[in-house]
Amino acid sequence: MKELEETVKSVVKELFDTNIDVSLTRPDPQFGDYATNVALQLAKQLSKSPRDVASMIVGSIKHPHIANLEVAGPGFINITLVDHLLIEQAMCQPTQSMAGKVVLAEYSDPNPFKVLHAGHVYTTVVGDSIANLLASAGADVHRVNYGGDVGMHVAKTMWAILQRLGGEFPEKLRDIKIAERSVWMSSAYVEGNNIFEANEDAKNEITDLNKRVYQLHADADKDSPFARIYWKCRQWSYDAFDAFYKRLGTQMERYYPESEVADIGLSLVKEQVGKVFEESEGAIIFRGEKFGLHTRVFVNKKGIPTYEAKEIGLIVKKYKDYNYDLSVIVTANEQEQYMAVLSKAIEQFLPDLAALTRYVPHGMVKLDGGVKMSSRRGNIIPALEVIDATILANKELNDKDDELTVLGAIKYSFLKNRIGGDIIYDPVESVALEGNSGPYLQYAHARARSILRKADNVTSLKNVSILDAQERIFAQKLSEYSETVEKATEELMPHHICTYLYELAQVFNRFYEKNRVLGDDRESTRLSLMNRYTEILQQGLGLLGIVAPESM
RNA sequence: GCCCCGGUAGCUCAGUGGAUUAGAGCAAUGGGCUUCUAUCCCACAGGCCGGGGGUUCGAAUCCCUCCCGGGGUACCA
Repeated sequence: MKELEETVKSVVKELFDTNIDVSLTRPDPQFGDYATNVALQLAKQLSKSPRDVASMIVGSIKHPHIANLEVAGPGFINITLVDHLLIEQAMCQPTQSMAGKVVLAEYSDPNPFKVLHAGHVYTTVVGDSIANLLASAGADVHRVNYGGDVGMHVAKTMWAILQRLGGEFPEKLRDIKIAERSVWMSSAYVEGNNIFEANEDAKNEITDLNKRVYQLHADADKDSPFARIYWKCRQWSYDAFDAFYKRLGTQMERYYPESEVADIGLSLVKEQVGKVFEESEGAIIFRGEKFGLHTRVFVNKKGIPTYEAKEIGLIVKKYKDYNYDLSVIVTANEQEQYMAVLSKAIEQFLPDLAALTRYVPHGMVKLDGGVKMSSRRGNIIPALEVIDATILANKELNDKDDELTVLGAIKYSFLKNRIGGDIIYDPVESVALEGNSGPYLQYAHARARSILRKADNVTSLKNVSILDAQERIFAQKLSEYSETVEKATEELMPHHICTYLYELAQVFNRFYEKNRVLGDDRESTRLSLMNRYTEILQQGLGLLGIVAPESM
């Protein structure tokens, strides 16, 4: 409420000849719609008691939108708006702060030739919601994905695949059924990874295969039997990713394979040797210590770009492709400091690009026992098992098997916590219709929609001007929607939406417990409020990537 | 060692632009349904906000320090 803040500020200026930034906060609803603590801040410098200062301010504020002002507690000023302004706020849409901006959202980042695991579900849900938030603020959002289609994990998988095919016989891939491809490949990775640890000969063969894969890219080889196997299997991975994203309700616009950006990064780093980077022990490194960070290798002593150099290639290529105003990169927080070094390095020679990038580091997904999932070992939780476990829980607890509830449950569980820390996922809790869960909100929406469907005529809130006490509490909560979305967007923190929607549903359920809607004297007003309520639920859940059903 | 992230109710977590009595869900206890879909609501209970110091009229929130957990710390990503 900028206007009210300015009003208070000018009153303070007039009374005390002091400039102070006034910020209005949302107090406990019983106290009013807004509150400010300026009187407490000013009391000391004015040598007056805070309550006296507050009283003076209150006595001097005259504003057509304020219904009531009072001094409370040690000297807070509580402000209550006139009803029609509160209603106006309840109808307010979030500001289009990103209108006209091009935003690139990179998230999920699974590696071809490896299995999707629980962490990918999490990072996808998080990234997708952040992308939704930015899009809702008016940005032109592009969702992209980066993954390693070269490297040792590929060589390991290829080794096992060649064993299974009995040699370099690409036509034998036809024997693998479409539905089995994904499992077939991920088990090949596990097989290759295991033998790499156990068998010296196989290890050498895999190392050779790794070079062949790089060579295949260098030669743009699409025709040799080995290449045909590689490209076919790589495509199978991307097909599996597409299917996974489709199931989760998102869509990647473009995959950036590591092989496409490695050379770009390599040459950029080499150009900056002696300026940004330096040679040390045969490698090309960036000394982060002078920036309070640590040293990292960008090109190793064999001349191969590490992830750091490739990431530079990726950033440059992404910018070339999209000319973005903002690039958001969602990654695991174990990469946070490495990203900080990378960012600092880029800042040295591409300062504009560095300034346009925002990193969102997130924690790991843990199930009971808190086992870290690493697809490098065998002890991973595949993504599909997370979904299957939730489907099972939904069946056992609710005796239902609809995918919308399951996805709502998973997404909400993942998103309701602040991004950054590890999260502990409990499938049973996630599908519970009681408590702070996705299905609770989906049901809240369905229930309200059911009532609205029974009504003859639902009019817009803008026709409402007077609220009774109970309706006012409901409207007050509705009025917090736009500022909540704005905050979530600014911070790239979807959990604010979760917290708000849950509180909103609780406020409505309390209202509904004590008040009739249909058939009441105030039916028209209450239906209008409910209509806005379902709109907010539907939009808010949409920002989380969750579908709000008409019935359940 | 140094750096980053975290430590809030038995459990899972909000709150960390300073502010009125620290909140929610789950679990536990006691109530309320021939419903506008009770998958809900109400009540009660549960906290030296990791410890200690400091700044302030006021600190879970800011500063210092210590403890605990996780991660990073040169050729993996």
